[in-house]
Amino acid sequence: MSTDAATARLAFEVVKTACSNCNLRELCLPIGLPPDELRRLDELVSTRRRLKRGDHLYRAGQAFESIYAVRSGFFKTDVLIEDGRDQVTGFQMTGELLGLDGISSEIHTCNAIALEDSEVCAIPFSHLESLSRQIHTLQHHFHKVMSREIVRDHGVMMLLGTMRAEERLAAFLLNLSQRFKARGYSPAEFNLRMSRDEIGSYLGLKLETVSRAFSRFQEDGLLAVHQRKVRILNTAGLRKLMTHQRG
Amino acid sequence: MSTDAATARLAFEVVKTACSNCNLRELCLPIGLPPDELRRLDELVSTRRRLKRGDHLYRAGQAFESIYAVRSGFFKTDVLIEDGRDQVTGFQMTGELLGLDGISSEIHTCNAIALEDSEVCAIPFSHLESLSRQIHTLQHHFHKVMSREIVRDHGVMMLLGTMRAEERLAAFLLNLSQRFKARGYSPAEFNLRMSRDEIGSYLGLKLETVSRAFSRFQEDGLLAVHQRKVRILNTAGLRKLMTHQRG
DNA sequence: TGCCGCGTTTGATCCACGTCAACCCCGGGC
DNA sequence: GCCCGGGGTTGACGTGGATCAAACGCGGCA
Repeated sequence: MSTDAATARLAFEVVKTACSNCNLRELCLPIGLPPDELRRLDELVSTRRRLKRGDHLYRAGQAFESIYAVRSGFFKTDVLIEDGRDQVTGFQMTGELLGLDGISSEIHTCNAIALEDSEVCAIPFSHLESLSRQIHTLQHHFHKVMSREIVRDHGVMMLLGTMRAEERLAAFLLNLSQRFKARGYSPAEFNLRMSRDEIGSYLGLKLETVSRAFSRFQEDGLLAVHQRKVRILNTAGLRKLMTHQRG
Repeated sequence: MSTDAATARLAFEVVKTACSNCNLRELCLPIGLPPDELRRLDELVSTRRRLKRGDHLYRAGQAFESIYAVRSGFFKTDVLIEDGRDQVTGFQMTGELLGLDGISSEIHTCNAIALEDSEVCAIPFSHLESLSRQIHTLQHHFHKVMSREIVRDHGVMMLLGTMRAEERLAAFLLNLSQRFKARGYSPAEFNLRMSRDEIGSYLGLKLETVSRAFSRFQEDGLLAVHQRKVRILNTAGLRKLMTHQRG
């Protein structure tokens, strides 16, 4: 028999990598799986990976093998084209999946970068496919996750195509707020993990414009902003600004 | 024994709805499937549907049941929000899939409208899921198709977020050109199925701006345009315009 | 403690695209 | 043939956000 300490550490490791015990199971891939199927998911997550702020989880051009679930921390994804232009395509927080874009060509098409010290679960994709051939619920859920990503992208296209600067920022902040809320954090007060420049890149604006919009919101009493700390003072006002401006 | 005429008609109908005999099988879902698996796909397509120009294939808010493969014709999808704004999120041509956005919530999130008389194959989604649990290649291919849609959307986000009007139109035309080419049509000469307004909506521009960009391209000898008929005279020039402008 | 550097704010000016409006073109109906 | 209507083009003008530039504040480091 092994020592207590070794047993304890082993148990601890197992617990740590098991979906069935993960406190994100209501946010992440396993959402809604019955306990017996959930336990089968435990074999899915092969490795955890820790990243420091600024580290790349993967880079555009690398071979695609796994998708990643954010276990803690905060990420951005961005694409860049030859001529030097780049754009942030998304920000990912706890429980969200990274790497879905790599499935199509088996090569990652964007960069994923940690905006703070983070931890992810790597899910080998072939493994996920074979397990989802066995577990109907998992298969269906995975399809929903991919579809939700498409719907989200359509929302961003809408934002970029039809909204003006302040509407975009309002939409962005309300979206963040709601995602923090879903994770049990305050929807009204949070720290932005990204720079004005990164927000601007995501919203199709220059950093100066983002900064001005923040100032304007503050003047109008919608927000209290101190650097990256944001407090929403008037959610309804933001929502109205987002939807109701111009015909 | 039935009459020759009846037999012939029956055979004809079967041929018409079978993926294994469809001349789109290299573009559509069955791409790359070996013949024996391809034959199993024939049971997948339950119904064909014909649409006239202007008809809705589905509307935002309707229950999601099937995805659709364009068999012939041309579609647009658009989303609209309360305040009246709307945006075209995509144009779909032969062999492309419609309805993937509905999987996430089991409700269609956009409208799909035929831009010319068209025909689609309806693929009941639960059916597709069960078959793709049996046919690995199909499963994998379907995942690739969804992923490609995500990558495409990222491209559009890039376009909307970082490109100026003429760059956007150039990118749009080159994309159309390449898709026509992939279907065996001329990449240099084609008819636009959509109005200037619809192009503008897709590209995040007003119709006047689209029109002016067309005129400019014509002045510069890149294009010959007569109403909706477009002939590309200088592909390299368009490509250069798309990528190389501003730092 | 003071200096340095980077992210941010703020101001002044510019310009690409939106807006508004007139006109044209082409096809369909009478 | 004529008229009518909708899509498209073109022009004049306005404006939101980009660009350029300066200054600020905070954190890190000597």
